[in-house]
Amino acid sequence: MRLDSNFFSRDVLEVAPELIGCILVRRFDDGSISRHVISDIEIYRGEEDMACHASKGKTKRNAVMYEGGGLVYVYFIYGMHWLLNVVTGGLNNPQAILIRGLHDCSGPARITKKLLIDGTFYAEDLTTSSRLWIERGSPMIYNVGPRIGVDYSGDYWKNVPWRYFVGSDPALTLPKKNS
DNA sequence: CGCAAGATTGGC
DNA sequence: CCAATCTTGCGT
Repeated sequence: MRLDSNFFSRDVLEVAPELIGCILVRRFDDGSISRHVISDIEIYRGEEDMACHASKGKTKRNAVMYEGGGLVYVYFIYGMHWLLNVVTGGLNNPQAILIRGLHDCSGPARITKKLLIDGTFYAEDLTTSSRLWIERGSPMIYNVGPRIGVDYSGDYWKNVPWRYFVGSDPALTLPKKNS
């Protein structure tokens, strides 16, 4: 069953725990469909969160985070990678969940590469889109830890345990950037 | 207008 | 350890 706007419109702290174990579904142009269990995510919540792109106020890039929950926020980073986020919460309450890993694909940029997701998905509506949506899955046990790659955000925000992941930490096998 | 840095990855 | 590669945000 596809997740609807009622699911995404709640506060990100309520949505995130339930998103673990859900199914990310991509329908490609040729009609083929791939389904992947969401197993690694990060929470970005409000302008007060110094690691969130909304911490500097509304800009052209992050504007979709100020819209209602259920939309896609994708952005280009490091000159080569697209990262996929799901917007949650209500109007003018900027928050989103970064999809960091799937059961068979770990790494936020690897996911968009594998699923062919780019800038054309900016503000895509997950509740009505015919090429990308999320289905309810089975609840899963997960671990929590600090978010990856946000050391610039200060002592408090870089240590908030807003990363949820299933199983052993996939980031430990990637180049380490934590201290 | 110039420039530094980024919610990363893969290669040396 | 470091280059790739380009948009964004901020300073001049």
